[in-house]
Amino acid sequence: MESKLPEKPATAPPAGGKAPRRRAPGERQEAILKAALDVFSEHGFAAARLDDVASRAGVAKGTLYLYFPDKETLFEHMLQGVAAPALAQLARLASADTVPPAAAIAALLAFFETEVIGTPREKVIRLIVSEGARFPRLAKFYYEEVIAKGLAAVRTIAARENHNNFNAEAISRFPQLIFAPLLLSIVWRGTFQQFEPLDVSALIAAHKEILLHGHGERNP
Amino acid sequence: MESKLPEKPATAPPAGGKAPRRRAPGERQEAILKAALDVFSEHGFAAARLDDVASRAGVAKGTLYLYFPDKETLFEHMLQGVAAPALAQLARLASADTVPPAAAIAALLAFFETEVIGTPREKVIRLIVSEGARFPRLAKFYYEEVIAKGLAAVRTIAARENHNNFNAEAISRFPQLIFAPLLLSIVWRGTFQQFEPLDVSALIAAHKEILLHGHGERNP
Amino acid sequence: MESKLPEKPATAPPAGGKAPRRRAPGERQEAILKAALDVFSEHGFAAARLDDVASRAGVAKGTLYLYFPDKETLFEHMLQGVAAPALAQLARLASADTVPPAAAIAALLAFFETEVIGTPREKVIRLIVSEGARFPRLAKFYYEEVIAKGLAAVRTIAARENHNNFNAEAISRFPQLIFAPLLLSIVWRGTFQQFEPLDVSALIAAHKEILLHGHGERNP
Amino acid sequence: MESKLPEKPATAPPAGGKAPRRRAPGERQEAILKAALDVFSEHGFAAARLDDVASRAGVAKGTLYLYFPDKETLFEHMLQGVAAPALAQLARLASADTVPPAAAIAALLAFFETEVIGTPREKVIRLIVSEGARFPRLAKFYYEEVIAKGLAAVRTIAARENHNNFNAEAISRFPQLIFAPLLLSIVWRGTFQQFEPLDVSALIAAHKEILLHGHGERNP
DNA sequence: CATGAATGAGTCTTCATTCAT
DNA sequence: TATGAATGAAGACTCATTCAT
Repeated sequence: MESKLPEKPATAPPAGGKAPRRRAPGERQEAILKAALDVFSEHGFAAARLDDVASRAGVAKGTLYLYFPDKETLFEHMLQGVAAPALAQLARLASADTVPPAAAIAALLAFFETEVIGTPREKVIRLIVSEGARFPRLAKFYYEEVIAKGLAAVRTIAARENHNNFNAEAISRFPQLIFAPLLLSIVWRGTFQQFEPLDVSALIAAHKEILLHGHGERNP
Repeated sequence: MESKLPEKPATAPPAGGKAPRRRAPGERQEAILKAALDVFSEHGFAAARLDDVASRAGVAKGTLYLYFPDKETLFEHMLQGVAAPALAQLARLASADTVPPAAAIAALLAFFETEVIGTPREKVIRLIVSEGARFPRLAKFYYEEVIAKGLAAVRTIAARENHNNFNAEAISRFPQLIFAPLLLSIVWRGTFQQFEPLDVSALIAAHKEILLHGHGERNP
Repeated sequence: MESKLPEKPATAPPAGGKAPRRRAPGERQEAILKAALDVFSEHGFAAARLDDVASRAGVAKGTLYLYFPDKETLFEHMLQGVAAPALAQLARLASADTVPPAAAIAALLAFFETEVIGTPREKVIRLIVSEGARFPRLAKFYYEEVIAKGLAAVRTIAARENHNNFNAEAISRFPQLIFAPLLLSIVWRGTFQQFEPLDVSALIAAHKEILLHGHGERNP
Repeated sequence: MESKLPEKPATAPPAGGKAPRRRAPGERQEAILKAALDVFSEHGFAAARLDDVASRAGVAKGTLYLYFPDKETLFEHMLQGVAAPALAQLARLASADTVPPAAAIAALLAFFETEVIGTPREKVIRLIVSEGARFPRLAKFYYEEVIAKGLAAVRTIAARENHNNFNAEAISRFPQLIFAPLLLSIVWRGTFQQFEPLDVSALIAAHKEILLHGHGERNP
């Protein structure tokens, strides 16, 4: 599992900051992508400067072009790269046939809480939300690889619900409703956090309460 | 005695104003703001060109600067201008003391469905979501004038709930949960609509079902 | 004599700053020229804004064009206007046949000290020095109307010198040498005054001492 | 697995660098400064176009910004750069203790005649005179590094004068008087040269005659 | 005569992209 | 591979000039 990128690559950098340490192949690409995520997140696609990406990645500007043909491609590949590793997990969450539906939903929300909020993936989602409209290929990729799969997973879960522990039928029609508070959390944290901090954990708990209206357990 | 200098050898004038169509006062400002909303929505703040705003508003580039000192100010004023008219209505929705809470919530959602989706306000919210992080003044304005008031309104409504028709307590703690599907609708329509159109009406209906879990009436 | 323009025209302005007081004909032109001198002096020709000239003159921008066809012409006419009144005096100084040469030179220097330094004429000269190269018509006007006449006056004076109270022959060949310290004073005051104030009076006195090398009286 | 986005539909690249002729390091900076002096001299700071500077230097417009952050800084650095080399010589002229004062003054004037008039330094001085008032940092630099040192040098020379070959006392109080005709020469050549050419050599000779009033030798 | 809103050419500055080294 | 100096198209903003009122 590749998430939780360490702040610095494992190999300790030499003392002098200028020493042109030889890096493992792929390490540079990694550094570039990480820097790109930071810079694009901070300024948005159009206002981000490749100069900044390069210097934050510790490479020369021209080096970027050895890995990516242009700014747009760097942006899109970067956003794919971060998404890919999460997809497997997401799929696994949905496919556990034996887990009771309520618990499966809870697991989904917990996954979001721990594996998205506060991680690079949060920034990625924010960028999709901000820039997706201007990058149809990117939006398509996310729609197909993440969104559609996520929605399908929820539908699968809901389909297993035979009683009415929660409103499975409504959820089945609009699995988006499961994710809406998660999206809201990300947007809030990017926009209003400084005016009113949001306790995502508690919000998700409240979300579960409403979804399961007392039939499920309270979150710990 | 005003001794005459030899005549200046007539050089072509560097610039000059052509006859402008005089319009009603305020009409131009209106046109500029409308054009700005369109252009900023389409490209985002950084990538929007004031040239485009001007030509779409039917004015010269310089004219923009008669109304707004710079791009940023135009952007912020535009986004505040569109918000203002909605605030009164929002306030009214919350203050109707006699309306049953469930109906008040329903009215709020209906308001959103008819007065936001498909109107300029939808674009405005999308821009707040996309650019808010880079415009703290703007985010603050929206937080204080729109968000905080909206949340307070919901809390007021929830406080009137004495039975447990819906999970008033959870809503009271996180009124955001009422709005989350609305935010999702806006984001979805801006990003994934072309891949999977979203029936906002039906989504809101499902949202209500979950919120009221059968205690309220189904929407028609 | 028209120099020493009062800061405000004699007629007291009405209380409200906005009242469109009717002015004497020519008064507006006067105001514009005065404002132009200030603004051009402060910023130089290219960087001066006609907007500033207009507002400082208390007229609308378009009004400038009722009096002058363009910026350049305003500039040149303004610089002529201020020069003209001084020319008569300058001529008088030179033509007093009975005055001893040394005294005539002293009178010339005194004239400069009192009628140029600290008056609008100082600014005018500074503008000629700064911008003359870019305004050949202006330079020509000044050369013919002011410089040539001034030099001729000095030559006339020097020609009356029969003894050798001062080096009349050198002065006759280069009357500019009489004026050089005056030019220096103006340039200095415009450029270095804030770092080392220049006592123009004393400098002129020293200049006289050197010119007359002890044969003339010391200035008081 | 790095899932491939569909190929970006190749749009024309917005810009791109053509093969530059690699030159010796510093050569470009040199060329820019030289071009800047020409262009600023010709038009003054405000009216000078960086486009012209660039093309006269044989570089692209953007290249200017690799060397100087903005127009103003280019202007100031340029004017300081040209001054620096002359300062050493100036200092040497003043420190020759054995040279008789009259000869030292003569050497100073000769230096000006050959090392300033007709050289880039003449343009520099003209720019200081024209623009100094608008560039206090620049004026301060010139005052401290050139003017003050020049005046001090003359004072040092004058202090060595024990007889009264020339009016050492007046010169000591106002060393500016030594330089005034030099300033006048520069201003004249920039402004009136086309109407009446000035023989700077002869003017300086006359200046010396007056300063030394016959006690010194005539210039060759 | 006077106004000042409107115009649009012109200029500084930025930054994605290229390529000689 | 890697570099970073160089390029030049593009865009924000200014301001002399015009003209409907």
